Amino acid sequence: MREVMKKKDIEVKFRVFEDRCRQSGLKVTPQRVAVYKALIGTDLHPTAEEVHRMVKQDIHSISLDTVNRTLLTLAEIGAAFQVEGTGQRRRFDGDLENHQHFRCIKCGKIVDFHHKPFDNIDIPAQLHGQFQVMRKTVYLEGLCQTCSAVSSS
Amino acid sequence: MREVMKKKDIEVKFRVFEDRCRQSGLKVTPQRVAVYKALIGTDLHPTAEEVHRMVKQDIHSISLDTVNRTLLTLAEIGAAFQVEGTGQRRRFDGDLENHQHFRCIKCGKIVDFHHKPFDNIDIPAQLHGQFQVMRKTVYLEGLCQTCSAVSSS
DNA sequence: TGACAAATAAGAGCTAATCCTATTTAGTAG
DNA sequence: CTACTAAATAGGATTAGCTCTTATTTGTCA
Ligand SMILES: [Mn+2]
Ligand SMILES: [Mn+2]
Ligand SMILES: [Zn+2]
Ligand SMILES: [Zn+2]
Repeated sequence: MREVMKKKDIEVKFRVFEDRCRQSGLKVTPQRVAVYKALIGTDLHPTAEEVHRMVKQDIHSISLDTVNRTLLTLAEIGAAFQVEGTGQRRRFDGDLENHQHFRCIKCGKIVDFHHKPFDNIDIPAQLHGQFQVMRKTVYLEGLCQTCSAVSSS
Repeated sequence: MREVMKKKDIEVKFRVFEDRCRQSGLKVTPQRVAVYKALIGTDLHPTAEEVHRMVKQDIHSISLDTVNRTLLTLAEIGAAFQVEGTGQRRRFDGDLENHQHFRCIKCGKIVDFHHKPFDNIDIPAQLHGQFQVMRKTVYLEGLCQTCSAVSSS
């Protein structure tokens, strides 16, 4: 899904991110940047704890609370989002490109895929005026190849 | 969304439910029936705690653990399911008819709607063989009318 | 009716997330 | 560059939503 990112792309991402922070009146702290960097550097849709583990390598003293808070803040300002699903721990995604998710109900793995027709499904007319739709998601659940093989054996 | 249910329909539902239990080797206990009854009697997509509160009116001594366990069991045997979303508390749905959900990100309300074209979206070819898709969901998020009015004022 | 596996109640335990508060820091004005 | 202030953070305490454990009860079936 995610191609290797060029240095230029990363620079652009960071400029966009800092703009977003300033626009929202948020300080650009090392912690915030580190969390953002960790999140856009993976497609594993990590939990707060997993992000915390990653970020600790850069900022040894960063607290889990800060990571949690920052991830929610990123979602608020539109620099990331929470992955939909029925799981128990919140999982985050820093990939703002149009894409969809498949989640394995056994191992919990979340896999990106992109099916263009899913990008702009039209909201049924009956909802217009009733709701202000801000996010549309097509979401698949089932068994991944590994788990499927195990359970059928 | 949900029409008033006729007595006959309810009888049928219960017969189907008991069949499902027997088929899965599950006992038909008063607790199990009460939880099921509470769940199909609402379209509010309640949490375990909310179901517990409802069921307590019938079975005063029922424990929250039993409700939790039962709701998960119902989902396992296909008599109910967990609602998709990014919220923190699990929410359940006893309506097995094809339908979709809108969730208000402010007040957490989950509203049913039904848009036929969403019922059988086709799985992209790239996923065939890779995943065993067991559930396909179209899920909308945003602000409900009430919350939208409040935040724009 | 009796035997037994399954289910339950009650409470302990666990863990993700949130709250609290003293300290630090980014942004800014002088 | 320096001083100020509101925002952010670290670390520990707390909360909340489950999940587990165990003794007791109860459907189910022979
Ligand atoms: Mn993704
Ligand atoms: Mn529903
Ligand atoms: Zn899997
Ligand atoms: Zn609302």
